[in-house]
Amino acid sequence: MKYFTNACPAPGAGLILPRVKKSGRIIIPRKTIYRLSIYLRCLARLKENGLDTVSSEALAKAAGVKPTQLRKDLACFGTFGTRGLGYDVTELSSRIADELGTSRLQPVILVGVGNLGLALLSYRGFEKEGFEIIAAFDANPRRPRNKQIAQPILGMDVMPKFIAEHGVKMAILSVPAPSAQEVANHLVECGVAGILNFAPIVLTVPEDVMANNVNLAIELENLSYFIRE
Amino acid sequence: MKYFTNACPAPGAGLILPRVKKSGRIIIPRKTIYRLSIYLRCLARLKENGLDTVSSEALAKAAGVKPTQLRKDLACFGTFGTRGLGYDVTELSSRIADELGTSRLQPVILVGVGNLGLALLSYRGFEKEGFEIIAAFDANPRRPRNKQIAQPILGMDVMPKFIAEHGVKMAILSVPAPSAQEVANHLVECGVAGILNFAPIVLTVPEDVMANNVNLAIELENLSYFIRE
DNA sequence: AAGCGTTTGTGAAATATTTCACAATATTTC
DNA sequence: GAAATATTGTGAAATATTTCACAAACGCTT
Ligand SMILES: NC(=O)c1ccc[n+]([C@@H]2O[C@H](COP(=O)([O-])OP(=O)(O)OC[C@H]3O[C@@H](n4cnc5c(N)ncnc54)[C@H](O)[C@@H]3O)[C@@H](O)[C@H]2O)c1
Ligand SMILES: NC(=O)c1ccc[n+]([C@@H]2O[C@H](COP(=O)([O-])OP(=O)(O)OC[C@H]3O[C@@H](n4cnc5c(N)ncnc54)[C@H](O)[C@@H]3O)[C@@H](O)[C@H]2O)c1
Repeated sequence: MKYFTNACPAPGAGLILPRVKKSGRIIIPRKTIYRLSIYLRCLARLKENGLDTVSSEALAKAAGVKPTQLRKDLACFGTFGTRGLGYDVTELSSRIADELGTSRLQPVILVGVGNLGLALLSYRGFEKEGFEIIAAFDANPRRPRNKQIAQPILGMDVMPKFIAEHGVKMAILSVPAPSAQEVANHLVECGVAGILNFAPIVLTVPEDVMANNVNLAIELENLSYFIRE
Repeated sequence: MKYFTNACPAPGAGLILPRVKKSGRIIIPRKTIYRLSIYLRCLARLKENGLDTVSSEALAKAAGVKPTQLRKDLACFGTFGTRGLGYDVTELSSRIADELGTSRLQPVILVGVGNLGLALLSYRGFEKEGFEIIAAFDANPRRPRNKQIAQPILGMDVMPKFIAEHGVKMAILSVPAPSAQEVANHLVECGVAGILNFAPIVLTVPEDVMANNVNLAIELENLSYFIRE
């Protein structure tokens, strides 16, 4: 059977508003940003396997895109390949990480320590991707039994101070849908600029704040369309 | 402060391969499919508020898109508005649900009952979106203490029989990354045609199978790009 | 039942993204 | 060190998506 990569490498993000950042630099399309994240993960795997250099063809294949697309994506923010040879794996990784802003560990907080929030809190996979959930907040903060959670679980009252003191710019929002907009507003007031939202509603945030929604029901629904003959 | 909807309504899906389904019908772009899911949720909210009809302008605003885009999206699979009046909320909902294949409750299984899998299993929000997780499977099946889980948690050996008997077509995959591809292959052999994958790898599946990836690290990374000035 | 105000549906234009094609430039081989 | 080989970077073409602009169609009012 012929196998090929028939998947959306970055799933949740089904619908992308055409908002891009212009900051002196060239504008990078939103879809390119997502692909850069994928390239970064492929490069990490290559590095683990001891590869020093990689061609656009090989990397593109690993990422499930065409080589020209990869090169166009990279062209958005520089030229760092060697013709005839390819790209230096380490250098390309670090340039992409710089561009994405993940070259240093980012502090993240989580709000809403319920079923989902607890699973995310205890997940040890974010650190090696450049993120660390440094604290969690809940309207009703309780330490769960039978769980080793490294982070403090705090009340909402201390959140503003904590965000200010730790320079937190990103938050994961896993509160029930009816509270989500209210909590999001609060986060924004405290200075959070990026929110990863799991509540099944469309958040409204100011222009200079970015909210990404992960809506699992929509992902399932999307699948259900494509599986019908 | 001027607030507006600065969010990706369907998050995880950052990168969308241009694969579309042609089945006699008109081809519907993948992005349109995602938006249809959003429209469906907005319509549900309108119905709760007692609205009978809605104009493309009002619905588009709720969904965070332009009215012309909404109308173009709907035009992909029919014409059911009334000029001068708008759309019948109930009728439009049911036509979209038909198109997406969620007009009947879909049985879904979950594989990998760990931290994340358990949170998903105990989540009661999927039913009203048209999905029901009817069983879970794990290489090491254990009933969790302190948790009411309605679904059976079964061993991998009984999975093929279960899938065949219940006509399962969709699966949620929440096993560790190193096992994900192997389990996915197994699911495909059993007849599963749609996989929602949480493991941070790009799955390779046959052409007639769809895999959507939810990669939270990529979502965070995406945010981290946009929050830098 | 005719006129008015609305709102849809859609071809055409505008915009964005992807792919192509190839010159430019490096490495490797002999 | 020159020729052969490989691979990048990029303008231009192709494709896809979004937006515009407006005719057509409906409900409502009188
Ligand atoms: N659990 C899942 O698998 C799952 C799947 C998809 C979507 N979601 C969504 O994720 C969100 C969380 O789901 P969950 O199952 O963890 O819910 P949950 O009810 O288990 O947990 C919600 C937590 O948020 C806290 N909370 C409520 N209001 C708050 C407020 N105003 N400020 C701070 N904290 C508050 C509660 O105390 C609770 O601990 C929901 O919006 C849900 O729809 C969950
Ligand atoms: N927990 C999170 O918050 C989180 C966040 C992002 C991504 N993820 C990803 O989701 C996946 C699950 O995460 P988790 O934290 O729940 O992991 P986990 O280790 O808690 O659970 C994994 C479960 O899968 C089972 N399993 C392992 N191999 C299997 C196999 N071959 N067949 C069947 N079952 C098998 C294990 O018995 C275990 O119960 C991982 O790929 C992880 O990277 C998790």
